[in-house]
Order: sequence, then structure tokens, then C-alpha cells
Amino acid sequence: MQQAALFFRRLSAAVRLDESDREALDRLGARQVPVPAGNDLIVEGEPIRQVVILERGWACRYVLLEDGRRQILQLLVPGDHVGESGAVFAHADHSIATLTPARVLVFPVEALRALASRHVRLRVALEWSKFRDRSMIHARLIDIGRRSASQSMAHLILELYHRLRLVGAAGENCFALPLTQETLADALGLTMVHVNRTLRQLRADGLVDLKNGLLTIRDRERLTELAGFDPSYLHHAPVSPSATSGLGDESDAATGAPQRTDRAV
Amino acid sequence: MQQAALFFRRLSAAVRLDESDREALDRLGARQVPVPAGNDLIVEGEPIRQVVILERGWACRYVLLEDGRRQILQLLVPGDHVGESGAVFAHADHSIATLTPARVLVFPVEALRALASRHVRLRVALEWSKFRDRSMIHARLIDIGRRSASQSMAHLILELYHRLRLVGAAGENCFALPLTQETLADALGLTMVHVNRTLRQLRADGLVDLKNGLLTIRDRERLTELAGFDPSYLHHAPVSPSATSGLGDESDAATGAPQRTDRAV
DNA sequence: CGTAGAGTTGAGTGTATTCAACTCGGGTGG
DNA sequence: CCACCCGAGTTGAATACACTCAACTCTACG
Repeated sequence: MQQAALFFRRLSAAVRLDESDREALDRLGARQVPVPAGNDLIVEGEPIRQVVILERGWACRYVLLEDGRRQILQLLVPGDHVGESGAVFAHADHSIATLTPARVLVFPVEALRALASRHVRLRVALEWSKFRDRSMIHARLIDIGRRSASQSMAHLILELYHRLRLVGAAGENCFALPLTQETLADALGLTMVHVNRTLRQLRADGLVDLKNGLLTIRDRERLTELAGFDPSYLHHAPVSPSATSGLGDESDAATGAPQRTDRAV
Repeated sequence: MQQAALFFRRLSAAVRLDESDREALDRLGARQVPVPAGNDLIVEGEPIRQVVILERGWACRYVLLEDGRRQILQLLVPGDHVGESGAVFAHADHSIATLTPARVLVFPVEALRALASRHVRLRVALEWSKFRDRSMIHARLIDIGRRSASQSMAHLILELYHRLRLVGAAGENCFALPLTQETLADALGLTMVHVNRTLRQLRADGLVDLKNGLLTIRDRERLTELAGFDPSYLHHAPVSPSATSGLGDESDAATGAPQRTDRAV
């Protein structure tokens, strides 16, 4: 059946999973559901009913402000999953919507938890996924807070490139980017108009090219330099086998005083 | 001994913890360490050696850009804890530093994990804590991305007020805010100069007053309105006993199609 | 052929930045 | 005891990046 193939592939970036993990995922009993573009999978203020794995298409976490403006908190690509907070939060504090036609896998949180309790590597992988999500939000915070529009755009593009590569959805120097400029604007805290100007600036500089939903990276090196991009925050290299196999060792963890440096704060 | 009192108090906002949880925390075997202001507890690029609970003083997660500018990702107040990602990440992707003289509790991640595996309520509380952290970062992203400087400042002030109230570190309408304006600027993605002007604007409008490290809320209602602040994202109300006691039930979780609304995306 | 959504462009505006100077208070050393 | 220094805060003036408003193009689609 090979359900959740991309999900599995993404988690494999953290932990070397094997066939038993693979089969456990298949036996999750997830329902596969097609979802049109622009539909909410999770609605702010409502209870979260299940975990959702995005199999195909794009989605995003977002909030709407009183005046109708939108801030996208995270772009979601195939293989990503959402809804785990439903286990501890009574209500969602942000919404999640599809941005393109999508296909999702749906199942109760408990199923995932039960599975994680029996499969150590999957548990580690799921935890890795959560911390990686946080790191990606951090990246957006740095983009919006401290980088110029063109730097932010470059950084986001490179992040998406790496994330899509991981799940086999990007070519050597290009990938499908089926988002409107308005969506990009909401993700970067900019206006649609300014995103437009920024994109064509990047194009004029020969860095990237975006047309007909296809993004092409023309000069990766200069783009990386412009963005100050360092992919290590995505933590795509598998963690060491010791951590993989059981959380054990790390025998040096309890040593040493925590403080040392004292940069000007 | 009553170690980690504020940590316990904060977690109690999520789950009704009892004496056995209390004692389990005491028996963590944490070392208590005083740390001067401006010291790194966790350094970007290095392995994370232990979990750190902030008992007294302020700290922050942050990153430094190439040009020396800083973006603060999260302000940390007494009762907060950091370092859990050390279990799955080989290296920290951001640093954590004290902002004031502090006192911290230090122990290996494994101790916390072992404890969580034996105490269900603590496990739920720790998970709640992680999702709440995420929600707070979301709030900052919305601040920086879509709100004006004065709105962001108002929002941050109200968040800190609620967080400090939770651990008993805020009065009815005031709390100690021992941060420089430069620190606030780095947290809000602004410049020091503009934070200064924003603060005195808020003061001129009779909303808040900040002097000698004491922040006073003069008009909570108008401040809340200005910020568009809704405290529900902090999830301070205890979750239902059913979720508290064992992750079970939620029998309705597997039902229904996920999609429904179709707001203009 | 007409409409709607997405993208593009120009002109004017504004919020926040940059640069720079200056105040204030606390600490230190001559 | 005073001079000096330093960090933090304050203020002004000029600049810049991004926003607003508005018009217009292009393409897909009915």
C-alpha cells in the first residue's frame, strides 16, 4: 500500500527507520481524503479532531487578524504533518488550510501516540520533527525581524528547496512553487506588491526565476550568500545511531558548568 | 527542598499535578547553579549538554546574524525551561543566554525523560509546555510580521504580564521588567531608537509606564485593544481531567471529514 | 467576448532606520 | 572628592524600505 510514503521519507532524514516502522505506519489505519484548495483542515478556536499528514499539495498554518490581514506561520509541503497539539490543547490557536488541491491522510492522535510508544525510532523521529518545525518558525522570525525583503525571500526559497528535495519534490535547481505572490507575502510579513517587486529584483539580478509556478534557482551561491542561508537548522543529516536506537548513552550529558562565554548581552 | 517550584507552578497551569509529581521533580537530582547576566547557557553549533530550568532571572533564545545584529526568538522568565531538543539534535541551532543575573537548575535530559515516562501527568504537562512555546513564537511572528511597533510592544507586554502572573511574579498591574530597550528591540525586530520612541508613545497615551525596570499597566483595556491581545493562545486554563489522567478517551477524534470551511485563500 | 484572479507598474506616503549628538546616573580610579 | 567613563536612555534630522492606492495587463476560463 505504501501509505504515508513522503512522511516516512521525511522522518528518515532524522532516524534510520526500517521495515517494521514502515509497516507500522501502513497499519495506522489512516483514511485518505482529497481536499480542494482553500479549505481549512484545522480551525482556530475549535478542538483538533485528528492528525493530518499532507500527502500531496501545499498547506499552511495561519492566523487572521481583526482587520482581515493574514500572517502565515508556516508553509507545509508534502510529507509534513499537523494536529499533534490536539492531544494537549482544548482548542486550536491557529488555523491550517490547504493552498492547493491536496490529498491528506487522516487519523486520531491516539493512533500515532500508540504507534510511537511501541516504536522507539518513530518516537524519536516524531520528536525530531517537532523541533525541526520550531527551527523553521525561528527562521521565519529572523527573516521578518532582521532581514530585508529580498533576503527573506531568498531564505524562504532556499528553505523550501531543501525541504522539497528531502521528499523528492525538487529537481537539481528548480521546483514547483504553486503559491500566489499574496501567499508568499503573508508568509513573509510583506505586501503582495512588494513581493512582486522583490521577485523581479531577484530575477533581474539573475538569482532566481519564478514563472508559471516553476521556481528556478539561477545562481545558488549568490542566493545563499544574499540570504545568509545555512541549511543546518533543518537538521537533515540523520542523527547518530546511538540516539537512533534508544535515547541512551550521551554519557557526557551531566558534566560541566553550563555558563562559559559572556558575549556582550 | 521545593526545588523547581516555579517550574512546577507553571506546569500546573496545564495539568492538575499532585504531590507525587512534586516529589518526583525534587528527586530529579538537579544541580542549582548561579549564572551572571550575559552568559550563554546553550551555544549555537555546540551539543546541548543538559536541560536547564530558569529559577530566577531572565534569559532568551537568540541568534546572531553575520553583521552582528541579533534576533531574540523567545524571552524566558522564571519557571521556563530549555534544552530538551538536545535529545534529538546533534547541535543547537540557536543560543540561549541570561539577560540578568540568574539561578538555574541543571540536569541531563535523560532524567527528565525517565521522569516523564513514569509520571503521566508530568509527561502531558511537558508536552503542553512545548506547544505553548510554539504558540508564543507564533505570537511574535504575528507581531513582527503584521503589527505596528506600538501594537507589538503592547502585545509583548501583555504576554509577559500573563506569563509572570502565572508564576506569581507580577502584581495586579505591574511587574519587574529588567530588560534594556535594546533587548526589547531585538525581541521585536525593531531598533533600540524606535523602541524608545514607541515606549514613550505608549506612556504619552497613558497605556503603560516603564521606569527603573518596573513596568506599570495604566490602562489594561485600551492596551489589550491596541494589541489585539487574546490570552487564549497561552493555554493557561488546565486541560480537562480526562486528558490529564491518561491521554485516553477523546472518543470523537476519529470522526468526520476534516475539511469544511472554504474562506478565500 | 466578458469576467475574475493573478501579476505588474507608477506615484505618493509613512513607519521605522540610520547617524549623530547629548543627557543622566552609577561606578571607578586618580 | 572630583574627573572620567560607560551603559542606558533620549532626541533630532535625514534617509530608506516597504506600504497604500490605483490603474492596467495578461491569462485562463466560462
